Amino acid sequence: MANSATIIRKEIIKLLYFNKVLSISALSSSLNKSVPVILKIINELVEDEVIIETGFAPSTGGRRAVMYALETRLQYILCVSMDQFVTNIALLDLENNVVGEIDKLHLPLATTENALQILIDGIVKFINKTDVQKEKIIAIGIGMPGFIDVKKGINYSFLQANANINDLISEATGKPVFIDNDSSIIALAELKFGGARNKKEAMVVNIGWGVGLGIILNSKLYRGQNGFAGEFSHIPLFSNNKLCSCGKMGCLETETSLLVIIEKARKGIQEGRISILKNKVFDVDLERAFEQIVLAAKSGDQFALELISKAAFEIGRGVSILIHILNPEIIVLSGRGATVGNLWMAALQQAVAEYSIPRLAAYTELAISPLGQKAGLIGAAVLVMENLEKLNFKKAKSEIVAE
Amino acid sequence: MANSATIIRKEIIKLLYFNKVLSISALSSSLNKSVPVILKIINELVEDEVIIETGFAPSTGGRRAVMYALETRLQYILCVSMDQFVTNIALLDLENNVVGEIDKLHLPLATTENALQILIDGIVKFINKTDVQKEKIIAIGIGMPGFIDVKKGINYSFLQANANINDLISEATGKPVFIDNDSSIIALAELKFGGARNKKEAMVVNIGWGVGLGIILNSKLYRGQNGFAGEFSHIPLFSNNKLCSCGKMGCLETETSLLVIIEKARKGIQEGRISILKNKVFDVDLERAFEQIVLAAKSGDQFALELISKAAFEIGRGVSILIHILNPEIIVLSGRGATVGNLWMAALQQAVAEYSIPRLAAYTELAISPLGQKAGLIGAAVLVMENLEKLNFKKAKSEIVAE
DNA sequence: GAACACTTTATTAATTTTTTAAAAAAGTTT
DNA sequence: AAACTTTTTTAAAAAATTAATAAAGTGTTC
Repeated sequence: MANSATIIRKEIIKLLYFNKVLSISALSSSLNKSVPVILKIINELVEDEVIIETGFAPSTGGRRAVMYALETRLQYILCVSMDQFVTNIALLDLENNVVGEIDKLHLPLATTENALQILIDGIVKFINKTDVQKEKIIAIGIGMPGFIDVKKGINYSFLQANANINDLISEATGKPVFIDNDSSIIALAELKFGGARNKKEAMVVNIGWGVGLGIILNSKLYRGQNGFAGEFSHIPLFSNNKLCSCGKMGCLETETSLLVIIEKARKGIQEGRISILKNKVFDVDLERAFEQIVLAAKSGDQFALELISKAAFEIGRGVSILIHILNPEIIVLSGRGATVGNLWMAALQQAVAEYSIPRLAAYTELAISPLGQKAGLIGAAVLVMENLEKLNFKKAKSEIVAE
Repeated sequence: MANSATIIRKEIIKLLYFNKVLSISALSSSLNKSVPVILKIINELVEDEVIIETGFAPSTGGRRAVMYALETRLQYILCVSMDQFVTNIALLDLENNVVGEIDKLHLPLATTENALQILIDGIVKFINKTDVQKEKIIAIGIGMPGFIDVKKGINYSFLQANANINDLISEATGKPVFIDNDSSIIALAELKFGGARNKKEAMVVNIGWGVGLGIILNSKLYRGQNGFAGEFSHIPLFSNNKLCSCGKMGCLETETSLLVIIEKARKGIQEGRISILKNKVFDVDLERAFEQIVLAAKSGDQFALELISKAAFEIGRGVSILIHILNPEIIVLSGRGATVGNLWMAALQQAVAEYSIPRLAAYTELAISPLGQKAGLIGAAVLVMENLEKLNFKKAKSEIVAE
């Protein structure tokens, strides 16, 4: 039953997840509910061992507040972070710590026939292998590339199935499943735990095999009419006559993605560019290839630096469009590419300065994700916690059961 | 005092303004309040003569509901719609009917030293002239071009003043004043009474002397961090090396605004293009000049058609960026240019088709504003009604007093 | 360095508000 | 005419807020 107390209870759990520790009066003002109401529910939650007292807050000039936190080791979230080539599976506790090992699946989505089945098998195997009791896993969150209809559970780009993806995975695992676009999920992670924390309007650029965008507006993930918002990769920005994978010409992606950088590196070397990349092989492992370019750039290799700077500059042009249209507080660089964000920053700033009205650009901060590679996993956990109202948190004492 | 009943009272007034007539149970479900709560406040409002019964709703299989509407002739809103050259002042009742005459001021903002004083004088003169009792005017809403900080009451682009614009006008008139960017205001009008009615996500393109954009997200006007969102005019889209008024190169505005079209017409004729525009004079009255181009296009003049189509196509490229980033339900063409929207439509559709991923574009409708020139005035009224909570609606019997 | 004034939080009691439930009123459909 | 709908009104029950009080600190003054 979705009565008021149940709703508030879940909102309290959410707030504690996102804020670690909170006092009753802080919860009261966050939720716009009176102290007695919160008090009553907090007492129930302590009784049920879902939350614990963690001591007192430092005094602000009066009686010190008792602080509460989630009993983090009582429940876990299975997080799956996919990109076009690699899929990571991990178990996170409610403090976003990875529990046990991360499983890495090589799963090229575009070329693997039965990708969905492989994914399901991987998840099932992971659950069977983990030391954590199966019942303690409350749900599964998955971030994946592609056009995703969250409500219908369909990925129009990859993982073709003739049924709801969520349902299929849910049936195989017995857990509730939530999926969303990888860039959206990274934006969620940045919003709640990363560079966009406490920001109302933020653009999270996911520099990966494509260039994704997660849009935060009004402190919430913005999805658009069909959940397709943030298709940054394919805005028409160039007159380069390069055919994009989407079938159009001149998309942002044709000049900026990591795949393009690797391709340009290969071509440049073929054409005799001087670079320490010369003797490296780029065909086999794309993850490896990008690492090598980053390594070269870090060690000052001009060619590698040029490749990255050029891509960053063009992304900057795209970013200045975002600044003009949405007037955000911050742009956060995240995703695989941003793990070496400082390599991108200078050229990006330069492009923003060149292509933006100063009054606008002055108010928008540029930042690099503090989450690094973990953003995808944390985002998957956030996705689950955002959907807490759809889960059925039972009494507790390790008895959190999801239906 | 902002107690609950007062808030609900104002929300009911708002809903009746936006929806004309509503029943108690409709209000109950819209506001998520129980029927007895609404009933009580409705009875007070009828008692105070702020609203009236308008009869019964058609039966839906049971007892017919009593419908209520605002007593529209009891209060009026002074609406001011400005563009870079022309300012319109009018009085609107609560059904958005223009009461009396519309005052038209020729007020070129960029070149008039004391523009703000002229505006204030114009408003004061209008109030003194009108037949409606001064006390019945509850507030003034103004839409104006420029970078506007709504909270601080500053227009960074025009109407320079060393004080809060709202306060200055308010002091001169004794009325509360609300200002906002012209494109934002047009979007408000479209959202509540025009092409974006009942839409969650809509982009309202204001085709005027520049190309403005009002963004509707989640059925609300989106303003961004500083209220500068929607700077569509100046996104970097061309490599045309044309210097824009903003100081940058290649802005959308350099190829698409009505001013550019007029300029191109003049140039083309000078260069000997064959057109019925040949003998027209374009220097004096810009409103007139655009009208002539429209007239020529309507009568099939190839040159005029080409000018408009080209601009529309480039706007379409900008629009497809909006579609990719924000995945809206609808794009509404509004503003001065859209009064002949069908002239733009074909080329715009073509550009959207060419530059957008089909799956995305398929979900976004393109439409022309049904409001025409009135959008600016209606938007100003909507702005006032959206800020109703800041007004002090007293008991009534023609005694609505604003503080 | 204790007493007093002042803050902030926690708990309980009283009041107010809101919702739910019940019943009446007004229609429609079979 | 009976059975069913939907709205309106009134009464009863539930919930939430406000207010009052207690508890636990900080800071200031003499």
